[in-house]
Amino acid sequence: MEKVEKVGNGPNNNQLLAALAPQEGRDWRALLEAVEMPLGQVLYEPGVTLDYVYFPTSAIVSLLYVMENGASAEIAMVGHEGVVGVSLFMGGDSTPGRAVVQRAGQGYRLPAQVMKDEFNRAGPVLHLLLRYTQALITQMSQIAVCNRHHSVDQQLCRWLLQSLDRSPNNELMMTQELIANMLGVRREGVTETAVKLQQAGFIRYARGHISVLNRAGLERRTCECYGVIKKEYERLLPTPGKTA
Amino acid sequence: MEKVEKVGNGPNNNQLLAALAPQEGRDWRALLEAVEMPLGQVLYEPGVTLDYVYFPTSAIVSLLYVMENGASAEIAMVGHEGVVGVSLFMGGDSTPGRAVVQRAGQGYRLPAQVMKDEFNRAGPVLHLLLRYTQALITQMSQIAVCNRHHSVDQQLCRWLLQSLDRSPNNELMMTQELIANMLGVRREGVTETAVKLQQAGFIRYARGHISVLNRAGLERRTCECYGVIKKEYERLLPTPGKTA
DNA sequence: CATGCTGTGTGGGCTGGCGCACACAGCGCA
DNA sequence: TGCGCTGTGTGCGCCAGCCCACACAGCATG
Repeated sequence: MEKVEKVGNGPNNNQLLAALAPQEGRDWRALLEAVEMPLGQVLYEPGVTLDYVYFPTSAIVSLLYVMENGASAEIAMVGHEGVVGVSLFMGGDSTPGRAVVQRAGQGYRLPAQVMKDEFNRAGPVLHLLLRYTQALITQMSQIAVCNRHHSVDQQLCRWLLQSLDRSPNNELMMTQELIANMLGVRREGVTETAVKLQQAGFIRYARGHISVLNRAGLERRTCECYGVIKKEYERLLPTPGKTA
Repeated sequence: MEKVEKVGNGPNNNQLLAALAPQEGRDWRALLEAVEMPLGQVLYEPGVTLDYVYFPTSAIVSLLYVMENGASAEIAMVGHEGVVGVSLFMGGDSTPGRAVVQRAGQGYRLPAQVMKDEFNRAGPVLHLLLRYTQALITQMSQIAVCNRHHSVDQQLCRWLLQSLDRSPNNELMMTQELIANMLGVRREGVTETAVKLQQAGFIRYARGHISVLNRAGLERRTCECYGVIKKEYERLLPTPGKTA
């Protein structure tokens, strides 16, 4: 039984699953199914009832809202620290939002009914998932004010850092177009900031491939929002290793 | 035992309390304490553990985040349809946000431990509160994208409508300064839009006193966000009367 | 090696919202 | 009656970010 490794892909590489590992009783964990999560995969659509909840390990998922005119914005990011599909156990079964795989990778999924049943046993699973949900709420709230008050520069740095925290290495495979959709800004705006960051030597950029060279630089450049979110995740969730 | 009245102030004028009325078992409802909630009262501060949860009846509470530089933004509004202090039963005990009474009025409060105990019995109280929390999440998410994409005009209309839905009448006691803080915009921006709305005959404005004369007009002028939020509240929560 | 396609850099004009400054109108209070 | 405070109206310069248009550079594919 290997310990939690940063680059592994066992169930324990998802922090929620890892924290729930030493469970006795009926073994719902045996029903976890390893899945590939390709870039762009849609895990759920507005108003559609969820069939599974997803526990990413190396994948990253964006929760985003798409407006009538096609404009969109990410309201939260979920990686190996969390779970996609909280509306299932919250009782709504669906949300007006959408969940899209933003970084290809692996994860685990659990059938909706299994998740609900285990949640309703009102044990550690329920309490951990609720704490995670509160962390998610904090992320959404902070992103809401960030959208209101901070520059594209700051937000891009925040976004890169949040992605980095959920990645096994310093490489991100993302086109600027995609990033712009996540942030809800123009592609050109992302380009301009990316150029600045590259000139500053913080990142290297080449056709959809970003290498982060100077993480501290990004942290100096971003707004307080990144830190607030990170700190709240650390406060609310067990962190065997690092979180975000 | 009077039925739910729009302008009353019994516990049943809070929709959550009303929905939980026909409970047998130990009577936690007897521990509800009626409270006056004056304008500007701070129900909780960032990082401070909550002592009570609040169920507004005629009061309205804003959940807002204040940034280091003093800029602020409302991330959700809570009135007679909800409860202030979800972080308590979610397990975090505090949040990085702040809760401020935006419209003076009445409400009920329940000691933190009583709330937790009842929640942890994993009965209807838990399920209803979680559904409410999901509705709150939707509100936050939608406001996040609204902050990103919509004009001050649209957002002011949304805000007025949301406030109206939580008010016993068509009157709002709010200075433009206050509204600006809630929306996270300039006071002058609010003035400009308010003038337009007054010229259109939708509202009347006088030194901190707003009368809404044409609700449908506001609805035509606002963005889709208002409707999305309202619909989701109706879907997730029992609505004996009207909600928002 | 030509043809396209996708992704990135750049420039120009426009506008919503910001910051600042100030005028003025109600209203309480002496 | 006048003083002062709070709340509202308005004007002006500024700038971040928008929309549009286009140039060009990798890379794949035939």
